[in-house]
Amino acid sequence: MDEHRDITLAKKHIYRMTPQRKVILEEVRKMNNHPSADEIYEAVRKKLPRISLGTVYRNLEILSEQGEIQKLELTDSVNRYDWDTRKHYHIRCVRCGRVDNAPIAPMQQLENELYGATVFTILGHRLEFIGLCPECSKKLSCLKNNPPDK
Amino acid sequence: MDEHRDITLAKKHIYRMTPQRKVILEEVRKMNNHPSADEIYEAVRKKLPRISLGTVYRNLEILSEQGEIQKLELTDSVNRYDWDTRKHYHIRCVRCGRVDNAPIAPMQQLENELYGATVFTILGHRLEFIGLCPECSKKLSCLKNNPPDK
DNA sequence: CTAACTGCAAAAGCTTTGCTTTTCA
DNA sequence: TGAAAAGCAAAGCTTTTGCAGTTAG
Repeated sequence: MDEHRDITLAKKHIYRMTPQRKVILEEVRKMNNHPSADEIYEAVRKKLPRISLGTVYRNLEILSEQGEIQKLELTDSVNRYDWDTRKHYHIRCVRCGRVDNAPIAPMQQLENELYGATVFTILGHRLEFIGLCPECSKKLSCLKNNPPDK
Repeated sequence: MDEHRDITLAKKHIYRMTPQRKVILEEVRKMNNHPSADEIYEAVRKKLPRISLGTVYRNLEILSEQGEIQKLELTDSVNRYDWDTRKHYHIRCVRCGRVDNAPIAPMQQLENELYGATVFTILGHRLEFIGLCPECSKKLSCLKNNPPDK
């Protein structure tokens, strides 16, 4: 996607509401697990078996642009999407990739600390916590007690 | 890369110092611009024209593992590498991708705020500032004053 | 000697794009 | 009726991997 679109000219689109877009939005709104495009594709496919992955990508992009959903660009290899468009942070399991909301309020003031100290114009920040989900914690402590003979 | 390696078993390697590894490390240490693997490849190629990109990737991985360099996993499409292995944050230009250090001290205490409020075991956090570098700022303000006829 | 490493090329994984046809407004 | 969007397939980009030959220690 053209990441600079809104900054440069913001070509105005007249968006249409297609059945595909509608179902994609509905499905994302049902999912609390910060799904990837592929997971959304699989969910939507149950309703619209003929939809293509490309259409899902295009619509997720448009829906984020419209502010209907939020595209999460975490330090993961895949992008995830969130029905909750409010600013909030996330915590990601380093082992299985599970993403939860981080129970901590956004800190806009972090950006102020840079003011005057950098030549950049600050536009925002991203904060992501890394950790282990309970399931993976458990698995790892088992491993530690019974190391695979190697 | 196996992101879990250090967590699970950490198979012990006896690393060797090859000419390739040596040059890669030297080159990274010369670069202050948080280079991507490909940029490092291009720099190293001037010294070792026959080196392959795969070798560069493998060595960057090993060097990070050894703590000789730091792999930066920013919210970018490419990974970047840093000779400076100390904990520090970065600021990235949303338009051209330039990465600078962020003049702000690491805040370990952020993680404490989550303690007890999440089911995750916190291992760390990543903070990245998003902005516009001076060059891109300039270009954009020009654009605003002289919008491309469209 | 031999496990670590290299170069090369192919493959993998996620995302974007080109093209033709369909469809919403 | 015309721009937006869909479906399909191909391509793009970064990173990883398999393999056969090479090399550091």
